[in-house]
Amino acid sequence: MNADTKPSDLIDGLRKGLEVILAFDDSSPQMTQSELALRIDLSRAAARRYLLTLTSLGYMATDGKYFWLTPKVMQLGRSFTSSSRLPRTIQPELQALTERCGESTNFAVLEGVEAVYVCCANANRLLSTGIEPGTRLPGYTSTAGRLLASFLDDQALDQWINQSAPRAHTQVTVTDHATLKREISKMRKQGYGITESQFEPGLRGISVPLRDSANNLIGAISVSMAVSAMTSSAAVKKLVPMLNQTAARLAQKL
Amino acid sequence: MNADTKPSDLIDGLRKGLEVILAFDDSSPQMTQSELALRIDLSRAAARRYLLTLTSLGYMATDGKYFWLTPKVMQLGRSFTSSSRLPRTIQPELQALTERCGESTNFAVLEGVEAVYVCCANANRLLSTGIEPGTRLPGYTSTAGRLLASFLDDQALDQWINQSAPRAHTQVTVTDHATLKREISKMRKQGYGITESQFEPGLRGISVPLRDSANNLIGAISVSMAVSAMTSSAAVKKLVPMLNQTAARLAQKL
DNA sequence: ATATTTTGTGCGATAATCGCACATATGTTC
DNA sequence: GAACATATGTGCGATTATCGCACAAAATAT
Repeated sequence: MNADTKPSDLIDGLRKGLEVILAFDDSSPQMTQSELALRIDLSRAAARRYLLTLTSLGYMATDGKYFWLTPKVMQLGRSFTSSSRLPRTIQPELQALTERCGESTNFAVLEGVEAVYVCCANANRLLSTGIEPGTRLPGYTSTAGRLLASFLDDQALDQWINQSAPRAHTQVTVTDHATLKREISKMRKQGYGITESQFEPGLRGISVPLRDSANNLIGAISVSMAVSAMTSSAAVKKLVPMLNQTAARLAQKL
Repeated sequence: MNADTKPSDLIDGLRKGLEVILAFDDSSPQMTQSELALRIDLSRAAARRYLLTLTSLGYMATDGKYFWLTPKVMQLGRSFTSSSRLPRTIQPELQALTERCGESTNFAVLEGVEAVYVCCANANRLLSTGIEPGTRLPGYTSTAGRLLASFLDDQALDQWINQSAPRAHTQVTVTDHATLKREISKMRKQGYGITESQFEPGLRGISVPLRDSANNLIGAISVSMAVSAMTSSAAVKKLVPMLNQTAARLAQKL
């Protein structure tokens, strides 16, 4: 929560309501009012009111006891995609790239210490990246996140790494601050990033920066693939030029 | 708004806050607090509070005057996709189908008189469907919407058509109630639906029902394509079996 | 430099939202 | 089927969240 805003300028009913929506996930696809109250620390009466409000507005449905989200909540996420030129411009280019290279591609931005995936074009592969629009990953475990962090100045990068509090997600996740910093700095020098098995075993990410026509850094576009698909040097040789070509085409449109 | 719920059970701050998010779109990608107040009938002070709240929570950003949505709002839509087995099960099958048939595919459900697209696997085509997860179209202009409406009983279908208040989107949109009912009823009989240029000129949709293993109607899966790609009879011949095959595979998983 | 428009903010008022307690309904156990 | 436990519905009074206003300050337009 941004500490700058005065509490009297904040609408707590909205904050709680959004927290209710976010409380539903694959471990709790449906909840009773009592379960929700326990999960997000609301009174049962308050939980009931938020659930009834969301149901009344069409964002949830109920059988009288359990509540679950409806597809209408996707409308909220779509407010972002329909209000922003970026996803609408980038998505077709990523789909074309996915078709040319045969691997899943995506576009991510950095939000604090998290990499947020805004666009995805998934290839039909057995190994699924699990990345879809809206996905957020710890930036230090994401090639895109690291590449984008590489553009921070030295002090800001140190702070970013500290704030990330790196911990292992796989047996080879880099958690040592100095090693992480070195690997991130190397990405900036070479103009692209590559990581393997940092968030999920067997998954490789290759990223290049995406800039607009004024040369402002917009985010990163990436390929996500199985490490078994080809060696990392073959992957770099094949995919970095293709990513750069897509980035150049997009730079003219943005 | 559902009329069943008592006003005292509703949280108006949440309703207004969600309305604020939905106010941003491609015609208003960013707004000042005064513009928002005019757009959704809030006082300027209230508009300011909602914008500051959403900014504080990370869903919006500001340059001090204008406000715009951030990718974080996609998180809200993701609560639906991560809390529901349906999209996670259906999406990979649609991607495989898109790759096999070379056209965009999608999964839609009916919400009232609207068709809501929950999953999409878009092919790399010049003619883009513009359909993405969360898209809502008037059901009567959508092949999926019509096919799903065809399972309503006779009286409910009449009511559905009346509530839809059909109006022309293209030069050939069916708006006559009797004609629409006849075309919808035909879809049920033949077990699939096909329409052309009902919402957008030059776009053909072919849909089949999707059922779960208990034979409950879940929604419809569809191909969307350019009418110029092939004749409608060739499209039916090629695509209906492929859609039915995917529906059958999914029926075993759902 | 001036006029106009927009925004920031403190304030008192109102009503939205709160949590509680009790009645009712539902589910579980014997 | 009865007893018990758990969950839900609801009315209520209390609290405070949210309201809109008015004025000052800042930004923008001329």
